[in-house]
Amino acid sequence: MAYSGTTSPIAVLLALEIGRNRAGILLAMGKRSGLVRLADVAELAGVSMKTVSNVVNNYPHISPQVQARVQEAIDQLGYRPNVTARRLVTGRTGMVALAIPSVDQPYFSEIARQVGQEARRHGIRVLIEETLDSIEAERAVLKDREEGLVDGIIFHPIHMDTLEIARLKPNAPVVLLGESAMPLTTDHVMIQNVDAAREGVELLLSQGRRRIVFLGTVHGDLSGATDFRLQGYQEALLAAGVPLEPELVLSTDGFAMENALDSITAAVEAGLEFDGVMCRDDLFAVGALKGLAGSGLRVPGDVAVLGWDDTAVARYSTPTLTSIAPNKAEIARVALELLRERMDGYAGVGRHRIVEHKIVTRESTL
Amino acid sequence: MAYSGTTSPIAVLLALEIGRNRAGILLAMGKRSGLVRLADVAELAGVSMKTVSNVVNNYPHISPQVQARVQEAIDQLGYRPNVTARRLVTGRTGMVALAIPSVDQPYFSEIARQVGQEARRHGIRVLIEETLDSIEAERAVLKDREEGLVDGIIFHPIHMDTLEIARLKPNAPVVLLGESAMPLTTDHVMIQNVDAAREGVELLLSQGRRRIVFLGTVHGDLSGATDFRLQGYQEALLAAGVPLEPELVLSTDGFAMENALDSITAAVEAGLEFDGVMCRDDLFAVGALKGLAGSGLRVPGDVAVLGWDDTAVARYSTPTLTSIAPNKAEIARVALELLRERMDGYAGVGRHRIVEHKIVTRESTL
DNA sequence: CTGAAAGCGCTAACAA
DNA sequence: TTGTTAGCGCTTTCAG
Repeated sequence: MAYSGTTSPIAVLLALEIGRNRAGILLAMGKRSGLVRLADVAELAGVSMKTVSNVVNNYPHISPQVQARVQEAIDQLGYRPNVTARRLVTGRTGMVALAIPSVDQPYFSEIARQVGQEARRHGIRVLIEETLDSIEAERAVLKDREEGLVDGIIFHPIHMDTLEIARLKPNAPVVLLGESAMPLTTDHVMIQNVDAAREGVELLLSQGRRRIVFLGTVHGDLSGATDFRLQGYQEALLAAGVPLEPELVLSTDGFAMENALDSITAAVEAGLEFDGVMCRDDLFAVGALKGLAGSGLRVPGDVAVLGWDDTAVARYSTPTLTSIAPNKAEIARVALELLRERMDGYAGVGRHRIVEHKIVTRESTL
Repeated sequence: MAYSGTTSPIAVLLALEIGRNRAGILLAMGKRSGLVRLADVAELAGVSMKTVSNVVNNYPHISPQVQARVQEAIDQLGYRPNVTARRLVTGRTGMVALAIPSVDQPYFSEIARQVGQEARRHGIRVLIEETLDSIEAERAVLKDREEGLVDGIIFHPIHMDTLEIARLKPNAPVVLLGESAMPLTTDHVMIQNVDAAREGVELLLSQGRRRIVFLGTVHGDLSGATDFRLQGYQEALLAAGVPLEPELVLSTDGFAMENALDSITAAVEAGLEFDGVMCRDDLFAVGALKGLAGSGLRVPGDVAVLGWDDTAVARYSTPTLTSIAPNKAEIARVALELLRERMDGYAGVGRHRIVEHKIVTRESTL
């Protein structure tokens, strides 16, 4: 029987046996079973830990033979690098937190999807943290965070304001989303809300609509988002010479679709006349659609309805919704870009980035 | 100036100064700034690391004085425990992975929300992993996982089948969700799909409907979910003495709402007559609603439509959708319960748990 | 290009 | 009740 090279038949048999029974060799090596370590691989391959580490991390300058021998040992033992140990020594977790009110609100679930996709591209994992309408949960995002959980935080606050966020000194880089808070010291990504609202109202005005409802301000909501949108609404009307009428600005008792439904229904019943509705988000727009249908008003025949966020529900609703569409993929991309720069050591002042938006026209404003 | 106890005025001044300037003391202690360690706290408090660790972890049997002194040092230095180091030594991460197709599909985002809520109750964090319609991504959930990333996995597969999952030997406990795969060796949580489908069809039958469409089988989808539901559909019809008609079982080209819309529209145009539609999920039901409206059929007047999953879109649609409602909170609770038992060492055979469901009646079947 | 040794920050035995 | 010591598994100097 002929064979070549340095591998003896006995070594081959041994290797086969090893391949067949990992637990066996580990036990034979005197290790507790169930965990293969770098040292185990090194021992089996007959090299140092450093060399195995080099192979695992694809370092250059490794001789092909050694590389192959180490890889074989890795495969035979079923070795998986332990991320925890690696993190402890490198000080990096490879994870970022995405703090949003809730994963099951359409806008946020779509943002989460985009951030996840963009992060994957950079080999980063995303830990979603839900703040669930609680200001305490929002504070916990920046304060008292355990050390070493994530390398950075993308945070869409709802309740915390600019000043409070500016005061806190989180121990990880932060990028802010949304319009609730925008301290000068922190990176921030948003769309031009004033412009977007103005353009939306201009669309309705261009269709000859003159009595346009803003739906709406939420009772108890102090965030900046509504202010910006209301300002754009106002600018568009004034520019068109349409007098502002405070009673056209409706308010609701909450952020749910049903709150918008109740609000618009009450307005119609109170005798308010209007031919357009600009909504703070798609859910409110769906509520408006339902309220109007319930009141016997046709959309877009009698009243045009404009949504905001261009979430999937804009396609699901009947009629489908025209909606202000922030470029969510771009929001995710820019946010992660800023965050990665911070994680890489950038320590300058806050960058405030504006991401483009457009209006997606569907049935509700035809 | 009078003072009592062992604290000298100088020490007080020092403490004030320390409180004012963390970086200062750390630098004075010869540490690189920016990271406060357990040892730093121990040094400042004049106790051992063990004692500080005890305080941090709320161990019993600590004298109040020591406890207070340590806490003071912790506050002054702004100490945060390093989770990575803790994980390395305890071997536990306190995290579980939730592997789902996508966070922005209504059913899964709602499941994610429930799992997150339940996990929080146990001090566990959830790492969401999106498999995005890729069987490779699904395999990666169980295979080649880095060691020590999570303590357990809740996995809702779509493409992997029972056998493939049974063959894989993941290095962390797993609980399976959904109907695609259910190996005997793995814990599993689902609702009684056959029963639910039967009850849904029975509801339609009870309204005098006799020609009930099943919408639908998805081209290329080999998962068990459709089979179960189709079986329940069949059972209900046979029990009512309604002959099965294969042409009433529609198929679609994909899982999106638009696919269902196209399918039902084509069926109507082809002259198919029916008075009820049982859908594989709420999105398909929304598609059916739109297709029927587009074809001039009224819901529920001409045709009743039944959704599945009872997601938020069932409330948003027009008309609102009657839907099969799995108890999602209970699914999350049971899944985490099984997983926690596994993480605590349980190593028996797979437990298969059935969670209750009901039918939530809304406008589409009135 | 590869090896040996130090140590990341913490907890867990074991002592005292 | 508190202190001491020895690692957890890995990467990273620094030698060779």
